[in-house]
Amino acid sequence: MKKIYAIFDCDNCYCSCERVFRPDLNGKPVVVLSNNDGCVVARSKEAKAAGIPAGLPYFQLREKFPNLDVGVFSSNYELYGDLTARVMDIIRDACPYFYRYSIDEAFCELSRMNIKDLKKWGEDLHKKILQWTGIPVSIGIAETKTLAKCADRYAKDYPGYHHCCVIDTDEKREKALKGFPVKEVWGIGRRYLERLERDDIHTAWDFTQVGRSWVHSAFNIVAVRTWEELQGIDCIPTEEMTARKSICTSRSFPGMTDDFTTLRTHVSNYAARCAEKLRRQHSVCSLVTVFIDTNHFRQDLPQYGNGSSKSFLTPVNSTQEIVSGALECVQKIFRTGYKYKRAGVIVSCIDKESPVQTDFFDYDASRREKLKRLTAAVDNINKVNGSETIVLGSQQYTRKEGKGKAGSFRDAIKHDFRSPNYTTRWQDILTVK
DNA sequence: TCTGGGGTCCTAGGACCC
DNA sequence: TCTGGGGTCCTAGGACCC
Repeated sequence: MKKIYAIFDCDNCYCSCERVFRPDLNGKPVVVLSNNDGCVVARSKEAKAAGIPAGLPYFQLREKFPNLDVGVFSSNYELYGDLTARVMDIIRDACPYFYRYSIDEAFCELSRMNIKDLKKWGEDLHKKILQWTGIPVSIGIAETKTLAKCADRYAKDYPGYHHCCVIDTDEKREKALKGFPVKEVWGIGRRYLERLERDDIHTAWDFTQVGRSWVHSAFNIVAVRTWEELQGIDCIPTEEMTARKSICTSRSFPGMTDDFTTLRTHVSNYAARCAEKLRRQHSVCSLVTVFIDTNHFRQDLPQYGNGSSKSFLTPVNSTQEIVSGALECVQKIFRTGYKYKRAGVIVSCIDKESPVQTDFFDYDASRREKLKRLTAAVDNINKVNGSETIVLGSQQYTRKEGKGKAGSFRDAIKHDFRSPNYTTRWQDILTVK
């Protein structure tokens, strides 16, 4: 039986989330910035129309668009995570064959659902999601995921589709692909585009007209799958919701630092975040990697970057063990005389939490059991009272000025335009003006 | 002054083994 | 006279995605 896939994609996700609580910004350009208010990571339709490019550094936004009335927000992942979870719940409810692909996208498999009118089904669901959450989504429906992504593009760009576009015949497929730039195809990136353009391939349809072996020799097996999907051959597997195979937490700092204690504190915090993410997916890891880097944009300063790993014979997921492993690593690679801009922690070689494969020489099972109970208790306190209610000593930033308390992780990132966490923190709701 | 963060998969080449 | 060949594993780097 032929399959039918739908892709659901929140329109300009982060901007739409901010607008839910700021309806005064509807119809106006809105942008959301990366951590430290570094550069533009999301743009509303109006912001795109005004010519603001993706990835524009914030300071250049001010230089290049001095007179543009644009709503600017620091990223607020707590808010986006909560609102998109509500959107996903509605979609999952409408279709049980559901796979969440990213924070703002989900695939559904509709073939087994006996939907008579796919277009109406999609349009109705769009309306429901908008009404219940305030978030607009676009829906593309076709026989392969890649074609569904094309349909989704049409649904987004042309109001006539009423947010849902269906490609379900060969005629529609041909027409859609002939009007579709090949660079917009899911799976075709910048490097592939260069190669395609050399051979005068500009539309998705042009791409379908070359031979399979040409695609394989010019690129690789992944590109062949994309090529087949555009022909209507379903060949990109729907991955099960598997646990992540690696987890990374990294940040650029608001300024630069040459101070080991500060760097060490950053690394502690990132390692602690990795440990939390690991436990949330009920996993353990047996490798912790730390990397540090200077500022590549400052060619006038000496550059240095390095990484180091620590492996565990018995896989771990406690904050204590992961942090102490990470600190060993950073100790090894830190060099004085450099100004560091970025650091990160990666946990990998991930496995299911239980049963843990214990090391033959691991005599200290009772210690591990105690650590597990302690970690669970701390997680619970942080869940109830807000994250960072309890942290390790090494996660505390030292405050030089005054004799007050140590600074928190939150203070370490610049976000001057952060919206309140309207939906998840009552403290914030009370302070909404 | 200011330039993001977090993933996955594939491939080529080297090391190593028989 | 004249330096095999094939398999596997690992790793770094490159490509893509959101």
